[in-house]
Amino acid sequence: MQALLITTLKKACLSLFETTIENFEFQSTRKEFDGDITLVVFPLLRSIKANPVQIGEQLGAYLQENLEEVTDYNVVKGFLNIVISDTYYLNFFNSQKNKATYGFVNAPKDAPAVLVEYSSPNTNKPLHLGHIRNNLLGYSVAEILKASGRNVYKTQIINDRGIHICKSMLAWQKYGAGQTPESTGLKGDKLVGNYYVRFDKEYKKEVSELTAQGISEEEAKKQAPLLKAAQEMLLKWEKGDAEIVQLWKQMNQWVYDGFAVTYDNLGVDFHKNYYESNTYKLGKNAVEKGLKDGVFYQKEDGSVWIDLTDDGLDEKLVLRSDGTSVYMTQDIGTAMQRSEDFSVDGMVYTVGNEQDYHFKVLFLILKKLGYTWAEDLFHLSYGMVDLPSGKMKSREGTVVDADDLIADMFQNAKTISEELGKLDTYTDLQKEQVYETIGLGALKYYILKVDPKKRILFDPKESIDFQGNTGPFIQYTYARIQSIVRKSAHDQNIAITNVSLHEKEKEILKLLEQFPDTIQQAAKQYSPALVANYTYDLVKAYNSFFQNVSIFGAETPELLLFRAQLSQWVGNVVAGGMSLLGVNVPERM
RNA sequence: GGCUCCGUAGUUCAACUGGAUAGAAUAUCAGAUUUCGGCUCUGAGGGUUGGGGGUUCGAAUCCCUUCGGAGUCACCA
Repeated sequence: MQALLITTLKKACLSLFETTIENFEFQSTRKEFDGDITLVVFPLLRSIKANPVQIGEQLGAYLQENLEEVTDYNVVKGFLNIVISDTYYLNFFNSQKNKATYGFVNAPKDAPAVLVEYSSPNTNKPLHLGHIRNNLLGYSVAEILKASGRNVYKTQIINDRGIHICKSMLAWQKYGAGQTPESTGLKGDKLVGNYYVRFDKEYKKEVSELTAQGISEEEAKKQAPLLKAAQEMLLKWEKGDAEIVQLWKQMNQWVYDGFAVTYDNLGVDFHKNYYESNTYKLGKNAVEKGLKDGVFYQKEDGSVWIDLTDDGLDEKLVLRSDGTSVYMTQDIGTAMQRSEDFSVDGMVYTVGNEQDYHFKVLFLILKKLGYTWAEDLFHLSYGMVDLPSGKMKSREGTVVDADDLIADMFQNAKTISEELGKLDTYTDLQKEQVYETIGLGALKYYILKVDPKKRILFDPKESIDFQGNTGPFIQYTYARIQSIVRKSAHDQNIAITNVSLHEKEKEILKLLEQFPDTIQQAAKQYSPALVANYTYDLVKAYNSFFQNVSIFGAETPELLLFRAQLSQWVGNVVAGGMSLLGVNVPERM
């Protein structure tokens, strides 16, 4: 509708005021006023010198005269409220209702490609609640970008090297007695995580023994034999010691197998994995080249730096004096590698906000190195997840394990659903699937509906509420719509020509019209929250409609048909919106 | 201390990126129905957008200042 109004308004401004205006600002009309869409007149004052009310009146009259879709208008202060005819919405309804993926744009072959990185775990412990937020955000943003018409590749970088891995390996060697996932029945990542914890425990014991002997705590932390052994192991690993590398490979494989289960339960996937052990040396060439080109400079000790003080940042090290690479070096290399592998035009990094500064610097460096794709990099930064009980700390054991949480949500969904008892016709297996859908949906929706930048206070009990702005409530509405669709058994292909729209129906149609726009905007802002809130608004509008009019008590057959078709379309769009969040919707619940 | 982010009903979140009287949900309270105080429906109260100043037709949104919270300032990743 807006597009049509804009072209007409341009003509109006030309003929009435002899001015060319490109941008018009619209919003949907507030409930208390008459109208469907509102033009804000104030911004026009910059080009047209006149009273805003008069401008509104003139434009309104012009629109009504020249567009049959505009049946009426009124002006309040600087706001021109425009009334759109039922016919317009009915035509819109008939032309779009059968599009199964309404609002989704298929990427053309030459569409821009984006790479989305998320998850990026360490291989010494299982995934936790923080990873869950990361995974859900990354996955959802990837889906949204895809739906907006871009080619999308999903990836993770696995931090598989370093002293932390050696700690787990060492503890396994010393205390493991040859345990394997098979011999213990434990998930591989859990088993390895246990040895990481075990290391920390034994290490602390050693430190306190040393301090009891009169050695300062600071010194004891450095001197503890376990730590020295771990450092030694890291050196051996870097030299390629066969035995160590073999152990490293095996334990990492256990972890990957464990992660695979968690990712599968979460419903996320990747096109390609990058391993830090493969990429950590990659950036060095780029740095050396950049050094020649004068992007970087070298100090007497041989270390290489970049001076970003002109950009309001600090000086930053990019290569150690011994020539080895740091975090930044590696990220430069990885970025280059990826742009080659996928020939992408941009990348999205899903990483917590404690690394805001790192990415600011990284992006700046890549730009200075002259890569065209460096213009379209985005750090999808997100806040921490807190619990009602306080902050999560891995060492104090207050971390919420991802698998445990998923199992918990599943159990909660089961308990609540059984009380409602609406699945009596389902087999046990089907029921289990529905509980899983609800439990996971609750978790995903709860986390994705809030602005990524903000910290989340995660309350497992509240998230699974069946009322209000929650995943299960939306799923419930969807299931109810499916029940209506089944009962009405209507023909979707019959066009509706002669019904007068109920106020609530018009409201729904207006929302439906905005769905494609919402996807585009969400893609632009990398914001799953936008999609979540839109979907909830639609569900709310539908429920309100449902309470105000009786679908099966319609006066005419055509009205009944219309309401059934409308219900079905709303169901499709709700399912579409939820799929962008990675949330499944059940046929019954 | 420097820099970055956050601060909105009791609570969890919105507010179309500068637009109309800041909206939902939830909790609370009051009615209706229900002899179950639990389910459902109707309605109400609840706000100086942390405080103060500025910019303009117009500010939760932009600028300055101040308070509170978090993060970051490694030849760690």
